[in-house]
Order: sequence, then C-alpha cells, then structure tokens
Amino acid sequence: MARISFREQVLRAREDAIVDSVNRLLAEKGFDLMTVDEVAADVGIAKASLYKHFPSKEELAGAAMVRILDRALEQIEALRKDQKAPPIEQLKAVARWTMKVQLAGEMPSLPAQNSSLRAALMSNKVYLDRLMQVSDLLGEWITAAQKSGDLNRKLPPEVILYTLFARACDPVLGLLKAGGQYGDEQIIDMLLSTCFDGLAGGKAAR
Amino acid sequence: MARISFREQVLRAREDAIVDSVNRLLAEKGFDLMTVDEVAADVGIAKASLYKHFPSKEELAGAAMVRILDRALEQIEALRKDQKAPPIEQLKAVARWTMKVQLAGEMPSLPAQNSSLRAALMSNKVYLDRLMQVSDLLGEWITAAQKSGDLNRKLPPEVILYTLFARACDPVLGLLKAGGQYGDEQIIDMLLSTCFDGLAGGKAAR
DNA sequence: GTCTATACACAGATAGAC
DNA sequence: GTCTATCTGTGTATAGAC
Repeated sequence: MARISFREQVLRAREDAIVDSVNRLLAEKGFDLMTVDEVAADVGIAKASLYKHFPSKEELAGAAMVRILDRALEQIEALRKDQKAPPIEQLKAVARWTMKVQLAGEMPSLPAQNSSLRAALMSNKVYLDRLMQVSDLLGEWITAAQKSGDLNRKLPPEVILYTLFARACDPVLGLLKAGGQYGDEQIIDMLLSTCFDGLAGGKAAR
Repeated sequence: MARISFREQVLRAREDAIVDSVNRLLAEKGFDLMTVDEVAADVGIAKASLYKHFPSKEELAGAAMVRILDRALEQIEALRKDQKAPPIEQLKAVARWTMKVQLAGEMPSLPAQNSSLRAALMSNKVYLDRLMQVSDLLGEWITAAQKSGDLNRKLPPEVILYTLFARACDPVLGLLKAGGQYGDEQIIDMLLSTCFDGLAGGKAAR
C-alpha cells in the first residue's frame, strides 16, 4: 500500500465530510433542490473551497453515488462470505439493506430526468464501474435463484435487476413512514413481501 | 347545464391547451426542470398571458394533476359499468392503464420532495378531492379482492393502494423502454406480473 | 387578455487576495 | 486550499401599454 502524507489524509477526511453532506442533502431534497451553498454551509467551508475539491455540482452527486455503491458492494461482499444462505435470501438481504438505508435518510436517489446530471454520470468511469460491479454480483444471484425456481423463470434477469434497484427509491417507503402507523422493520417486511411475493401474496398468503 | 358564452369557450379551450403542454412537459422533464418560459413557448403565448390564467407554476402543475386524476376517474367509472370482471381484474386494468399512460409520455409525475409544490397541492381542494375519489374507488376494489383471497389479506389496504399509485412513476418502465428490447405491451405485462405475483412468480410461475 | 420589457431573487461558478 | 466578493445566467413573477 502506498504511503500517504499527513496532508493528504486531511484532504481525504475533508472530502469525506463533503460527500457526507452531499449524501444526506441528496437524500433529503434531491439533486435539483440541493444547492451548492447549502452543501458548503453544511460542511462549514466556503463555496469556493468546495469547488477546489469538486469541479461541479454534478461531480458532487457522482461522488455520493459512488460512495453509496461502495457501501452496497461492502454489504454484498459480506453476504457472499456467509455462504450459508441461498441466492434468493441473499437478494432479499440486499433489498432489505437498501430499504433500511432509504428509511434512515441516507439514500441519495437522483432524478432520472435531469439530462446534465445523466450526462455527467454516464461519463463518470468510477461510477459506471461500481454500477457494473453491483449489477454483475446481483446478476449471479438472480440467475441462480431462477435456476432453483425461487425467482420467476419467465422474467428476464434484467427486469428483476431493475426492479430490485428501484427499491432504493420506492416512494411507498416514504409514504408509509410519513403515515406514522408502522415501524421501520414492519414497513420493510411488508414491502419485501410485495416485492417478492406480489400484492396477491404468492406462496406466503396461501 | 349552464349556458356558456362563446368568449368563455375560447378561454376554456386555451386553458386546456395550456394544461396539455404542462402535462407533457411535466411528464418529460419533471416539475423542477420544467420552466414557465417553456410552457409559454409551447402553447404559443407570452409568459405574462400564462400568468393571467394560472397564478403560479405550482398551480399549473396542480391543474395537470387534476386532469390526469380526472382521466383516471373516467377509466375507473368505465370499468365499473362493465361489472363482469372481479375486483382483482379491475385493479389490474387500472394499473395497466396507468402504465400505458406513463409509457406514452403523458404521466405528469411530481417529485415528492419539493416542499413549495407539496404545500400548494395540499391546499388545492380540487386536487385533494379527486385524489380522495380515486383512493375511495380503488379502496373498495382492494378490500373486496382481499375478501375473496385474490389479494394478500395480511397487507393493510393502504399499502396496496400506495403500491398501485407508485406504478404511475415506476422508473423500471422507463429503463426497459430505453433498453429497446421490449414492446410496450410486453413491458406492461411483465411489470403487472411482478406487481401482483411478485418476483418469485406466485401463482403464475408454478 | 395579450403583448414587450423588466424587476427581483438566487444558483452555479470564478477572481483574486492571503 | 481557504476565504470574501463578484460575475453571469436563468427562472419566477409583474408592470404597464394596447
């Protein structure tokens, strides 16, 4: 491992703090409503200093996305080491983690519409790399679960993958949480049920 | 029915054209990225004229939402007259219609985060009224379908309702359409399957 | 009610001193 | 690399003539 100077450590720590703020603000207000001024204020530095670390608002968002994907990869790797569970359970565990993060207000979900943001992300190699890693790992579990019959064989794996990804920004989570009638675990259990067994109930309801 | 002057008819037609544009732009770029200038340009009138019809951007969005809810109510009423189908099939038909509208680029979905918009909608009586009407009608079908065992009895009706509403802004639709591998009907069939029977496949897969 | 022209606010990004 | 001060563009909303 390369040696890192003290100066660089401080720099890393600061950038980490920045990404922390961006992550939270992104989860709270979304990309369009988050302002760079807010980020700077939240970190406690001047806006111009922010721009020395990240060249644009889009890059800020990209860094936050890379980080959440890294956290996801950590989770996935940890699950892979506990080999005991079958693929379907691994997938449910990942989905559960995703929802937990969202309910905790730590899921930076981006609008699919903003074109400047999309362009920036699509040319962000690190982001694309992480996204592909996650997709590949989940893809393995998906095809395995389809082979064993735990997931519907008629569905293209792609569709299953997208559907799982979409759990990260499912508005139902927020609506139920805002309703205040259910605890986080309860909400997650219900949505896991609707996701894997459907509104009809599938295996579980009969 | 009240008599309507010619002048008023022209006014109505113009406002209809405005809401048309807002609806499409809202579906295309979302509330935050849609600008009033664009709307005006799209309708072909000056921005100041727009503001004579609607007092704010939020009201514009509200009008578009009222209209899509009215279209939904039309659909629902039409289905109610064809009494032949059981509640579960009625619900699927509504979900199918919702997805079709979204794929056609005519579903004005709003960000859950924008607070000024939320405030405006929550004090928009017409909007709230339509929303409640739709909720009530769907709620009847939901409880009936639960009674007959076609929908999971363990799920609170609220959760089912929200999940169905969420189909109107499901990002998976857009992703699959962008992929270009599947036709609209195919996409809708797959997502209807995952929605009601789950990723595991439920009744359908076995 | 429709227009042109403009006020006003604010956000992203930069300049330049330290 | 951090700051204060500023530039520049753009978006919502209005003024005021017709």
